[in-house]
Amino acid sequence: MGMRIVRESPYRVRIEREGDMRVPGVVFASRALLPDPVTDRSLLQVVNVATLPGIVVASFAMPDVHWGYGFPIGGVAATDVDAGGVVSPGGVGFDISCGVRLLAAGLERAELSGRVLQKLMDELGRAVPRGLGRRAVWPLAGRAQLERVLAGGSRYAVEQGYGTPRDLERCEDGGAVGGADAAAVSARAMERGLGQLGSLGSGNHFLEVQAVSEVHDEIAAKAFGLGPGQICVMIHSGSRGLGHQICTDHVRAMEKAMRRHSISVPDRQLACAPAGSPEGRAYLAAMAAAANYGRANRQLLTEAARRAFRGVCGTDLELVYDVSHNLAKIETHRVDGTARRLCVHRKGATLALPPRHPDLPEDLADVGQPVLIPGSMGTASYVLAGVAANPAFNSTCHGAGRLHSRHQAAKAVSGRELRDRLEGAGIAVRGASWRGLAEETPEAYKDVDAVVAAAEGAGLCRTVARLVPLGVVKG
DNA sequence: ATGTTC
Repeated sequence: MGMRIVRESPYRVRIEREGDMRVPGVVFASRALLPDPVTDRSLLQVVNVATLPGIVVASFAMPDVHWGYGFPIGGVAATDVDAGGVVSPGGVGFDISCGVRLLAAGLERAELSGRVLQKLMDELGRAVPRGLGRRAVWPLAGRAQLERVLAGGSRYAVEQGYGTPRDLERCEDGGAVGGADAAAVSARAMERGLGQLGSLGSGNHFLEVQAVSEVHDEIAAKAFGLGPGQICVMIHSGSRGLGHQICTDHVRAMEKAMRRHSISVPDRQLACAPAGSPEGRAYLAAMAAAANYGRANRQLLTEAARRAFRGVCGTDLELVYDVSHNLAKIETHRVDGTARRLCVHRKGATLALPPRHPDLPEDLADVGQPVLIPGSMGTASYVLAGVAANPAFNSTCHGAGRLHSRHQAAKAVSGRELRDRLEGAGIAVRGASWRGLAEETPEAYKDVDAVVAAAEGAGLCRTVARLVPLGVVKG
């Protein structure tokens, strides 16, 4: 595979356009973080995405890029909707609207004794349904109520008493994506969604109690409601079986429709359809529904965490922000000096709105959007902020990025061993399965500090605060 | 990520 890679700056390389590529590839990575094009398939995936109909500017990869289904995880691709640009379910991923929310407690690290932390973790462990299966904080009454969740997201959850109107001001899209249509969601996806609302899931999903260890930008941190030593809760979860089923259903439908649209792709996992075609619109409507399910899910998990904090510590949790890192959005951007309507796919890439962006709440206009970066288990997490002149359609990294497969990880360490190591380091662990724990060993991930430094160095965002884990409830 | 294989 002879791709030509040119380093343009310490945190940016270009993959030269050749063959069927419509645009070049651009990878934001230091030398150390750049995947090996020979042993790692993720740069080949960046090249494959560059062939998609309607793609503009470049096929981008964030510093935490790794191999995924069709598109790389850590990929950003924008297509011109009014020029036949496509939408691809593989460009969003199976866990539609997977994302992160951060809550700030009215409590400092010094005020949380080891004994109280253990009690809090026990309570959170009880209150947070997790792992594979069908348990939920909110068992829905039936299909009609699920349809209201799919249309209203966190907004509907708050209307039903799960949270406060203030929460919605700190949610991307005000807590609900427009254009959701339950008619585009299969009966099977609906069935899977009925019993899982308010559950963490498995894999890299978690709920952590964290403390702010470093403040890099005092003004932005203050605007976000964060200070040194502050106790926080970070929730990383998505749209569970419902989002997964929607992805499966629409990949299948697009595979069938591609020939009719005269589209051919180098990898069948890149199945896609013009964003304006019936198949493209159906996917976008179902994707929006799954996005709203994912947001409502994190809203429900928030309420579970709030109950635990009130019960054990007598303190409340204020929402800092909720942002997705697996989503496609129709956005307007200037391309070659002209405003274009683009379908921006972010898969393992986080929206990072700059200061003054109209979608920001008023009180964050001066500092930009909070960007929440979950680290691997036992390592730091970050709060970043969006910056002006982002070169990748207002996107940045989404996490540490996997380095080794789940299988490799589980071979390297046992779950019990890992739990003991984390507990020994003062991190309380409430897991779901030993195998799941082992698969998430931090050795299987890139260095989140290096990923964030690269993202900042590449001009994708700026660092606001670093957080360290005190306790983890693991899916 | 995922009722971890339609």
